[in-house]
Amino acid sequence: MSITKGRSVTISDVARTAGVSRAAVSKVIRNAYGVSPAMRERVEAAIGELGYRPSVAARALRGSSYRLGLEIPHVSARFMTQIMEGAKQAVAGTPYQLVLAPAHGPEYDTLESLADGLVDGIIAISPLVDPAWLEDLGRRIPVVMLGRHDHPTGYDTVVGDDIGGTRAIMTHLFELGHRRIAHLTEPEAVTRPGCGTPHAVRLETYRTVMTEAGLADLIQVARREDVPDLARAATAELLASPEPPTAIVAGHDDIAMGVLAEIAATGRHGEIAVTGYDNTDLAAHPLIDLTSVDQQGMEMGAQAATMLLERLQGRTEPRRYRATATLRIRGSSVRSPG
Amino acid sequence: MSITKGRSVTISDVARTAGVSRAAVSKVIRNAYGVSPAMRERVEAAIGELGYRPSVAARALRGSSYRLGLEIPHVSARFMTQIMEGAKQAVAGTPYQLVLAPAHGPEYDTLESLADGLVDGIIAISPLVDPAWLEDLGRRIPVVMLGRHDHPTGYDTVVGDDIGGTRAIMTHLFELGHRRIAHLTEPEAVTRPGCGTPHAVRLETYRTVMTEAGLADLIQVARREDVPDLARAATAELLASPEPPTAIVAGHDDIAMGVLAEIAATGRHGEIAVTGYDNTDLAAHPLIDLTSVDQQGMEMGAQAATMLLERLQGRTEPRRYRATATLRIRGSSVRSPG
DNA sequence: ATGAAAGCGCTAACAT
DNA sequence: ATGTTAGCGCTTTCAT
Repeated sequence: MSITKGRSVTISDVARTAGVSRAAVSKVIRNAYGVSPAMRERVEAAIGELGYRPSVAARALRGSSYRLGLEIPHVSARFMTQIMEGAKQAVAGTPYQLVLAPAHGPEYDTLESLADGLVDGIIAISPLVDPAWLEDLGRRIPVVMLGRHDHPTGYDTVVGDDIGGTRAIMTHLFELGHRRIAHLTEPEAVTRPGCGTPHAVRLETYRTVMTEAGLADLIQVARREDVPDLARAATAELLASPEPPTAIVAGHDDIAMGVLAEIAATGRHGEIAVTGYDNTDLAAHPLIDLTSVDQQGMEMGAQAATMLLERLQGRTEPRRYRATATLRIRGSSVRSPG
Repeated sequence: MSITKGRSVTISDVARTAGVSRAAVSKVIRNAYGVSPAMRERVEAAIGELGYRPSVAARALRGSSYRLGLEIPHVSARFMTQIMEGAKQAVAGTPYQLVLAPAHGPEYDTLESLADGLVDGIIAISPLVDPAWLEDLGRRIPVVMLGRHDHPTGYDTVVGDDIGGTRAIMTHLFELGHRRIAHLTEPEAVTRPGCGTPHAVRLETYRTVMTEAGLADLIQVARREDVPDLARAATAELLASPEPPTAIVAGHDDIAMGVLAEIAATGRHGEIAVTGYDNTDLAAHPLIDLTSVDQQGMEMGAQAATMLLERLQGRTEPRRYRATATLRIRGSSVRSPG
């Protein structure tokens, strides 16, 4: 908290003040081997007196920046805030600082710009980037990817149980008597069959389960950009169809909010079952009361950060963490009228 | 998108491949003066061929990192997402990259760590840091502060119209017949009279308006940490008091959500007027339908970023931007039963 | 218009 | 245990 005046103070200033070499100062600030208590004390005194703070740029150029980067596709998505919060907690208490990089447009750019020496390691949520490209990135810098169902060799993954979670939802809806169940999810780009994104897996699972239940001809899928109004519009369309669904399974809670909005706006609140995914704090709100799948977003973020720290400590074999999915049943999943 | 193999490629590699000096390459990538079209072409070809990306660390050490830092106290606060979104938009299309730094504990650390050479400029939302300290920070690096009502000389400010917004709310509630109006806001630390934070100003305004209306003895203020459950608990206490309020003015929408939750959970939805602040996307949701003040969060974030870019371009005299506040009346502000 | 050379502040051998 | 030295990759005078 000391107030620095004028030009910034460097390691040389500290060394001069303490009457030691710059290398000595460097060792002290890094807690490196071979520093006598006496020297440590003098150096620390000088650091305090001068208000010295090491330059990240200089450190990064030579070794590490002590910064961890978390790339996030949508800063406003409720699920992202869980991830950020979890990662923040996990990094607290380590010598590392977490920095978030909101992606604007293609994630390649954001990831590259993180890899350009700003951070020592990267956590990313980029369902669409090419696995080969990621393997290459992982060769240059430690990487942990969230929400990828592939099995990479050069980076770690943290993933939810999208099959289990979706199955739990469907079973629950069947038990409530629903047959005409529609699925509203993200755009084609992130839900293309086999592309391995969480939403693609949820969609596949929905289809599989419907087919298993002999309801293949009732499968109804709508894909929309994740904007509240578009989810509402899609819901309106679904409900206007000749045989409208009695239940709508939303890809995640934010989409579900749009679904609920449209249903409420047309005065039909409570008439159509709605489910979300991610169990964001909104879901538990009495006025929303949304049935959702808890996939432990905070825990996922925390695990990702922890795994990244492990890699920074030297681990090289890939690890994978799969979060559990637990259905939280609430009022939005009403019984089928039929 | 080219795939780099092995060791990272440096400016020297580019220079060698293009058959020019490193200085020449540097000039090309910075669009600096004195490069012949021919040379530019050869250099750019080499850059493309090699997939060269300048090291941020090296650039930062010598000049600028082309990174802008946005410090955020609470990543999950809905208002923050507006700010982030706005800043992101404003920075897009410039040569700068936005990085977010979530504060963990005292904001001084986060701000320092940003100033340690990671970024060329800082946008911060830190109501509590000492103005003198900020002035000093502003001397070392361009700074734009959000939500400070002071008039600094060494940095810019972006602030809302907290007086106008709060007055609008109060007037509205008076018109609905309310007299017993309580205010639920953030903890003492950020609402201490005269400390100049947005919430302190809103609180002061609330008190002033109540007093002006001759209702000084009905003033009722509750302060709570911004956690959903605590807002609920505070609401429960307010409603359990001998003369419970007929309206609750929440410091911002997230708090209002807690208030609404408690009221709904006790089956009294629609019986007590509730207002928020920030007009977050939730407020417009039919199931929430929360009267709130729109203070253009996105615009504030965008303005902050723009002002920071101006400073980077050389402006030194301080600027201030004050956003307008517009009351959005919705269903939650019910008429007083009295 | 182009290149040579001197650092920016730090870390990591390698001496001593 | 401590100090010396040589860069990390880039930008920036200053020559040419």
